[in-house]
Parts: sequence; C-alpha cells; structure tokens
Amino acid sequence: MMGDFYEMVYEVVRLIPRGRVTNYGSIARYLGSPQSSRLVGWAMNQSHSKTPPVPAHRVVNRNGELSGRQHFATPVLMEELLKAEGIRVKRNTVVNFKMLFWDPEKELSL
DNA sequence: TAGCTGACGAAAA
DNA sequence: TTTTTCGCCAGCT
Repeated sequence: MMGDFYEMVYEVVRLIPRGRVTNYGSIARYLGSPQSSRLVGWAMNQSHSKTPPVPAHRVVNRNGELSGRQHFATPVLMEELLKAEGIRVKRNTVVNFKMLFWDPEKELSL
C-alpha cells in the first residue's frame, strides 16, 4: 500500500460538506500527522484518478488561498467549482474562509 | 544511488 | 509581523 494515509485523506476530503472548505493541515492533524500537511497536498495530486472523485477544490491552504488550482484541468476550474457551491473567491482566495472553514477534528467529533 | 522538490504548516528567530 | 528552517512521503532528475 502506498499509504493508507492517502486513502484516509481522500475519505476525509469527500466528507467535506458542499459549500464548505478545509485546509491541508487540519486533515493531516485529523489523521494523526500534524506535520504531514505536504502529504495531503501530494495525495490530492493523485486524487484525479480516484473513485469516487475527490472534491479537492474544497481543500485550500491555511490562508484560504487556492494554491492548488494550477493542478486542475484549468487554473480557473477550482475557482469555478467553489463559486458553483456558493463560495466566493477573490484573487485566488476564499472569501469568508474563516466562516466556511470545516475542521474534521471538530465537525466529526460532535 | 543520492539529493531535490512539492496542492503545507508550525515553530523559532 | 516577516523570514527561515524542519518534518512529512513519494516521485523525479
């Protein structure tokens, strides 16, 4: 297995509610590896060939920036997908990120 | 084979 | 507050 960690990442990302977003660090922390935030991003890179598809557009960095948009089919796809869910994106950054933020550790622990 | 890089983040200075 | 360094795992040169 190239990593159960990766599959766990995909699973968590798929749990992100529509219209909400989270960041790499929170996912990594939820999985027990706070310092593996990079691996989450790396996992996203492979998410394109996963089934069911992983809503990677709902995952942004801790600043709410669409840092991974370049890895989508088109640089604007990520923003379009987010806008389609009611999330406003301004200059590659999620507006009201703080409000839309979805923390797996918090949301899934309730 | 060894070293560098990458959709990141936290701590240290 | 801003800049720098380290850690994580896999893939590439």
